[in-house]
Amino acid sequence: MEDYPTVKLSRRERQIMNIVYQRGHASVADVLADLPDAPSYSTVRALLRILEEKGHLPHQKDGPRYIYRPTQSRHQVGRSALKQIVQTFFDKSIEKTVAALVSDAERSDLDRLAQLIEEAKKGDHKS
Amino acid sequence: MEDYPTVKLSRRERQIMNIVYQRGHASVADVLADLPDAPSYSTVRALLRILEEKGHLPHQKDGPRYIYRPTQSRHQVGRSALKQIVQTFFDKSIEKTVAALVSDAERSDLDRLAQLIEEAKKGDHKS
DNA sequence: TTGTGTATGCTAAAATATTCGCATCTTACA
DNA sequence: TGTAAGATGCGAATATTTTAGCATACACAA
Repeated sequence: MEDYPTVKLSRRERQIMNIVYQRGHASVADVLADLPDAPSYSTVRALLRILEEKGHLPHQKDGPRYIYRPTQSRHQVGRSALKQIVQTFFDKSIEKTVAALVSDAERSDLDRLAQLIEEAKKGDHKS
Repeated sequence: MEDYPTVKLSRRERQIMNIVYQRGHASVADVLADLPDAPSYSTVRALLRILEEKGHLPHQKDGPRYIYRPTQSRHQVGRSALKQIVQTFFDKSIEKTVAALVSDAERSDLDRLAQLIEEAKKGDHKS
């Protein structure tokens, strides 16, 4: 079976990576604030250190504190995660997946989506 | 932060749930076949037992063997997982998410997608 | 200067997850 | 029937994850 990037992360590590991806970058306090069933400050730091050691989340200094940013681009990881969802829950069908998304969409979304598809058709060189 | 269904599952448990969702239902042997870095048969059974105890994956007998099926519907869990992805990687934007999907689509997909959107527009009663 | 709030560095314990072996039970069929 | 192949039941060791405490550094205000 195909792997996907998060496959080697533990539950907490995955939660943290998700938080950081959602924010773009984060301090220890940021992560702590967003983490469900938040553990102690120490714990979060330990996890961030581990993620850094694994090469996923290097830090840089911002005054007195550390700011963590992912090494892999949000866009790339997002696409990969999306692919996994399509495969697991939607029979690898882009159409079924979009159908699920559309069922949550509002009218204004639909118009922009239609436009998006049209653009794609014009620029399509695959087939 | 919003949770999503897989948040309480361990790495292996999540892998197994994904496999079962992809297949619809599965025997021990099925799971073993699809599991990356496959452990022993015993191990897989132990994990399935745990998932069953947690209420995620009851079994039924099929001749001599157990067949496991998720309690939560594939569609439901898929939508939920998708939502999580949209939130984490695509700024909660359906449009950005579809754009990522479309970039992997072929021409035939695009035509059907356009149709899908049109249908949605017609049936839309939200706004 | 001295105390307070907020950081990180380091270490170790506790809780969970992951793994497998051995005994036993069915099913299929020679 | 009786035997091999393939399942499950049970129990426990091992590895990993998750957690937290205490010491220390630094900025800033009283």
